[in-house]
Amino acid sequence: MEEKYSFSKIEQKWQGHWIESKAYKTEDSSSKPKYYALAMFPYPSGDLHMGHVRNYSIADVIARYKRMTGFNVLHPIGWDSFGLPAENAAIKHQTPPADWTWKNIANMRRQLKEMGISYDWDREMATCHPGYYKWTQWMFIELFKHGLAYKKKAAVNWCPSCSTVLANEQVVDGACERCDTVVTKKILEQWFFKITDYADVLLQDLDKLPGWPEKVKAMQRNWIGRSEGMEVKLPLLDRSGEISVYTTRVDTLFGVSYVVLAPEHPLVIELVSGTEYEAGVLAFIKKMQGLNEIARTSTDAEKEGLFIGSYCLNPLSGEKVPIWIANYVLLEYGTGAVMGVPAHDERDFEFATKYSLKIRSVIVPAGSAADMKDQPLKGAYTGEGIMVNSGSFDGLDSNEGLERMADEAERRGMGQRKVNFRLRDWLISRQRYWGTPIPIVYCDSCGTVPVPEEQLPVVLPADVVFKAGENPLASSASFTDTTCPKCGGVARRETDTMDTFVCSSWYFLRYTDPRNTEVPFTKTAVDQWMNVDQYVGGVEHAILHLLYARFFTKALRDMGYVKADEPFQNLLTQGMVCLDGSKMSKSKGNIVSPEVIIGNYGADTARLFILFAAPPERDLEWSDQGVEGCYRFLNRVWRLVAQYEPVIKENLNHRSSSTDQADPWASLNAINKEMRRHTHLAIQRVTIDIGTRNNFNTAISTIMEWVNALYIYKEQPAADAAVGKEAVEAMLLLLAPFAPHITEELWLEIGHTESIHKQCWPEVDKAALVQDEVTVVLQVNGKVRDRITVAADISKADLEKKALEQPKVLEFTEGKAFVKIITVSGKLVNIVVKDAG
RNA sequence: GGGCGAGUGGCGGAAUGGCAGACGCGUCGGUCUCAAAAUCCGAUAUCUGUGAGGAUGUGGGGGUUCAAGUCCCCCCUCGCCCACCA
Repeated sequence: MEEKYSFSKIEQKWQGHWIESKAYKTEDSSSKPKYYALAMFPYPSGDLHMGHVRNYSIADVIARYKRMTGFNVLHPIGWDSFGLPAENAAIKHQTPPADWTWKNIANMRRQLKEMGISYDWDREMATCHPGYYKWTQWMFIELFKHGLAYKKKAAVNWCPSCSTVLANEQVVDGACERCDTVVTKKILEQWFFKITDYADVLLQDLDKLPGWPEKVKAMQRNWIGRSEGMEVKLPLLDRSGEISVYTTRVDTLFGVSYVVLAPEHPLVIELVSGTEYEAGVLAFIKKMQGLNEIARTSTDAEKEGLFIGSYCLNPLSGEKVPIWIANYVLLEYGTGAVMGVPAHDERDFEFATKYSLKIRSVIVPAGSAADMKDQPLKGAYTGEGIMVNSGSFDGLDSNEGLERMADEAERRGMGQRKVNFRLRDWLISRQRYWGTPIPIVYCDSCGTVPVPEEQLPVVLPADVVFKAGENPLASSASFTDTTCPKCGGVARRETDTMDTFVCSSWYFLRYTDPRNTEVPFTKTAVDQWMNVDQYVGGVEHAILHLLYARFFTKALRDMGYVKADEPFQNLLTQGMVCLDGSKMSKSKGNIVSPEVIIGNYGADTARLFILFAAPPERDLEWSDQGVEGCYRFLNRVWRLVAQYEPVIKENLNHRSSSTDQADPWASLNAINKEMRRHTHLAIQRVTIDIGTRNNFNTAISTIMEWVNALYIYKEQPAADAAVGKEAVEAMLLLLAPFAPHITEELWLEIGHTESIHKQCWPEVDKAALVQDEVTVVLQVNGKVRDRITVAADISKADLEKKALEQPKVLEFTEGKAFVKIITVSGKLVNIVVKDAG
């Protein structure tokens, strides 16, 4: 065995061998229980970054651990390979997006292989491959057939820089999440997925996911934004018709002093046309439309509004209510109209104060002075309380008043209870080339016709022209001109492609049956493997991808294609990899290249460091010196095993084969017993850290401590060969998921013939954990004053007696009055005293 | 404004309510060497003391408990998410 740890030679050797022998191929049929370990698949940007290294190292440790503990593991990889960067590269370098993408995939595949991740490479797939996107198109048509995909004209988010529309989820602070350009509104006819049909169940079923971080669930709840309230109808004065408003506080109905419509509300034009208000209102609307999303919706924006000359009636009080329009009311939410209750809503208060509108209290805090109801307010009171100025409802608790008013309004046909969601339907059309073509044909006589399954995939044409600001597919006549699948007449294809998030909403299902050309996946395969037992990825996908994937799974379940109703049983959201306190990023220039680290120290060191430096959910600060520390540790492991090699080879069959002996370890002396105890404690800790806590950092530190102990142990004259062999072998097995190459090499060097990764995870020998003597801490009034070593089975009384005899204890108890004594067996004695007198 | 996290040595971080700071980094000292690197060994929270020791200490303040980094209440700071959603 070589004295030096030649990581490069070892890693190349084993990576080649694992690939050739298909060492990590998933067994199709197995008597073992299944385990599906999945890391979020990467976008093929060209190079692996440290975030990838962290993501895939975490998932790989879990996959390898599960294999060793007897599971049939599915651990696949693929490429989320449609998307804008490929198209931008096409415009810039005049290379087809496909060429750029496949080149990047090849490079990143090589880099992944250099990390020694245990993927089943036979299941590799890419969303830009026709064999994959055929089924994305099939999904679209299934959703279309079930009324979950539809086209509508709507004001949509438009990114002028990307020349495409965006989903609400892709607009962050009014700007495009990809390029930060301020988004504008455009009225366009676009395809949507009806995710709102699933709003309630997507919300409720979050409770079925105890294995998800609370944070992510809270973000999804927040995003779905369920709100219980009521639509109230206010009849128009002196003309037919009514205004419907949405409110969560009907109990404040008597406090209404005006009604506000969104400027774009259709009723506005109707009410002002031909009146003296028309010109002013139209000018106001024009001004609002000229503002971008940020200026319109920011909380800091000054409230602005205009009386439009009409009135409506408060249905309960009968009062005359002026109708306004204002910038702070959103057309898309609720009914696009709200009732203004300045006394009990901060926005309304601000607005009413600015325009000198009436402010009337209708709720006062319980227990407040009786004349409170007529006092001028300094600000809105938004809490609950006692109802006042509210006719027959006066004196009621506002919660009860709310229910009674809602009942009465419903009884008298003035409104009805309503649940609203913040979640909007998912806009999936993109005016871009490098995506899955929407499989729809437009025919003058048959209208909108889905492409029949046997004609899928609708393949992306190669003869397109890439020009900034234009939809490339529209430039390809060979693509757009087609015949109607229904009547055979002249027809044109839809030229938009799908949002790439559609591709990633079902890829985890395809992995279960990735080469099937007849169906997206068989029911047998998908039901055998789903759900994903452990999903690993960045928290930036908490809303978009994870919500869409849940929606797809539920829709497919309802259509009968899958049994699972949630895709991801357990979710681990890893933290960012930072350098100098901020996330590594190309634009900031604070990047450490995985390839350089692997070149200098090897993949095992890179994996070990990234798992050791922080717990997985937390952000990780990169440290070159920390990497060296891990490299030193692996060298230490190498030398330790090298020194043990002859001993282990000599004793390969010693002890473990002597099954005739009742307890082969019975005659060990104290030092050897202690080493065995350390070994089995380490096995216990590492097993819990990987298996139930996902605390890889503490698992590694446990192994480090243990290696330190082994170094000391091996110098002991009384060291036992079998104890050393047991420890070294177990240590290699426990380290194997983290550092697969070095452990494989050492395992075979010490005389084994089968891969370490095919071995069983070591088991804890409970008997080895038992101690003859224990150290007990002695406290006086909770402060540690001494420690004593006693027999492990000492009685409570004997222990307390002994504790009270210790000189250090006496020093602190002398002359004090004894209060009580607390004993935690095997651990601690606390003597409580107080000053005498 | 609402929601969710987090705050522990010089640094990354450990601690089922029971010895705070494991493990790693860094630093200092030693071993080895002609020398350096590597290796190996030791020290390393703060104050105080020559020393054994003593006191203090997990963002701040209160509380529960024999015992609190950990549980409860209030506050401060930072991070993330949502936000004129009626």
